Amino acid sequence: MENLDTLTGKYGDEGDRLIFKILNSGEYLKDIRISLNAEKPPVKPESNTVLLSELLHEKMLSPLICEKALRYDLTVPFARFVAMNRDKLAFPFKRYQIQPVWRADRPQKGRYREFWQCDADVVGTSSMINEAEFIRIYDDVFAALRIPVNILLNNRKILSGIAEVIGEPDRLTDITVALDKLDKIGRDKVEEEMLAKGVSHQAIELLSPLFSIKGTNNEQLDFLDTYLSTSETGKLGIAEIRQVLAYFEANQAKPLKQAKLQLDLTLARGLNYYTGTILEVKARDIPFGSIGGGGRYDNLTGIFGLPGVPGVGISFGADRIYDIMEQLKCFPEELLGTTRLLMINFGGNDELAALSLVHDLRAQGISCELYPEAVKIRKQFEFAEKKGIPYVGLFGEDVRNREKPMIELKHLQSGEQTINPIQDLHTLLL
RNA sequence: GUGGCCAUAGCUCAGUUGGUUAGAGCGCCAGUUUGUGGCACUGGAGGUCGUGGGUUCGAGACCCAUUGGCCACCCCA
Repeated sequence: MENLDTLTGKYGDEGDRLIFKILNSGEYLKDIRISLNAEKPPVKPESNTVLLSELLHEKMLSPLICEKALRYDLTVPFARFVAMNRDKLAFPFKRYQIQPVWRADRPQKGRYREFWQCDADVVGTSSMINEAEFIRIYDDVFAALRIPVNILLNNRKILSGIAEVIGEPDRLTDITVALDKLDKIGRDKVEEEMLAKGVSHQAIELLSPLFSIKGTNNEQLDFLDTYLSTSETGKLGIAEIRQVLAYFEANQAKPLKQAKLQLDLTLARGLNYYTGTILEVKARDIPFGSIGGGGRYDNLTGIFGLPGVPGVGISFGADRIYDIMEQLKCFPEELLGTTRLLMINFGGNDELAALSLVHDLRAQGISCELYPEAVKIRKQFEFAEKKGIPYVGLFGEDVRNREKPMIELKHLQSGEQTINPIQDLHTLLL
């Protein structure tokens, strides 16, 4: 996504017409004035004009001037796809998808207006095996990337159960959103926020055992068994979590490679469509937002006309993962430079000979390049030095026209320079 | 969406209560080395101080507006 004025005027009139222009988000009507005399624009801005927002509420105008929107995530468009193609898909249906999504947020560190998500989903099955498999995927991927992570696990049904048990079933969202901030702002502030949202003192009192809950995943679940014993929904949630954990406990021979799977009853997640399991991935010991999230949604395709198809999926936040990897210095130096050999360009016939050699070497799988201009040799060497190219090749008339064609090869790090037959290059450069 | 901070050379920044020709480091270019990099030394180019207005004898500095960026909250990947 670019600013509009970056793009306009560069592609001609036709191009300007074909550029998607994005309406400002927020109160974009706030300061827009229109003329009451449609024939002529007003001379002074204030005279004979009226605030557009006084004539038309934004909610009324938006549908008239705006019908397209940028993807907010990959899950909802996927649900639409599933609903549209229900007759062609074999259920349970799995897919992965890697694409950019957009949020009309103010960008800042770790927070982008446009970023890439990597999604994997399964629809058409309620089995907790899927949850277990997705947790494996998280573990495999972050182990491969060498990022230590905690996978936080919770269940919306448990959160619903909590709201029920404390007598505030209608304030589920307010309660969970506040609870989610427990580790950030502390218990007092959480209670304060709940009160402000209209949660009763009595309900907050009932909530208090949750604030001090500690222990292993199973100890927490044991506590919930009694705490939520009067909520059918809550008990269902506990059973689901137990089932997910059981797939790991019953398979001790294949433990998670490095991820820690932690039950976190304060995990809420903002997306409304989740109905069961919710997951969030955080880099361990690094204060940074989540780098992955997901959960179960039992009726997302329902809004597109295909009810009764449960699904579950996860997402990787590619840009944040990249940020973390830079912070942890996970990118190996040797990946930064790819070219093994830079051929010096002497111009004229020397250039043609070097270009031809470069093509031959590439055919042999040697990554090499010819400096594109016959500028000063010094400059070409500096270029190789800066790019970290280990070898420089000099293919002048004197060496290449020998009876057995030769090339001068300089190893920059050692400064050693030798004359070699060109057919030896592929072994020298390994 | 709410609040705070910032904008000066390609980059990172300095610039005193408003006062001559706006500086530094790095980078860039050239030379010491006309086919040899790193290191060093010498010299050079490069800025309408984000934009528009105002205050003033005088504005990079003060005031207003505007645009862009950063950060926190909210929320989230």
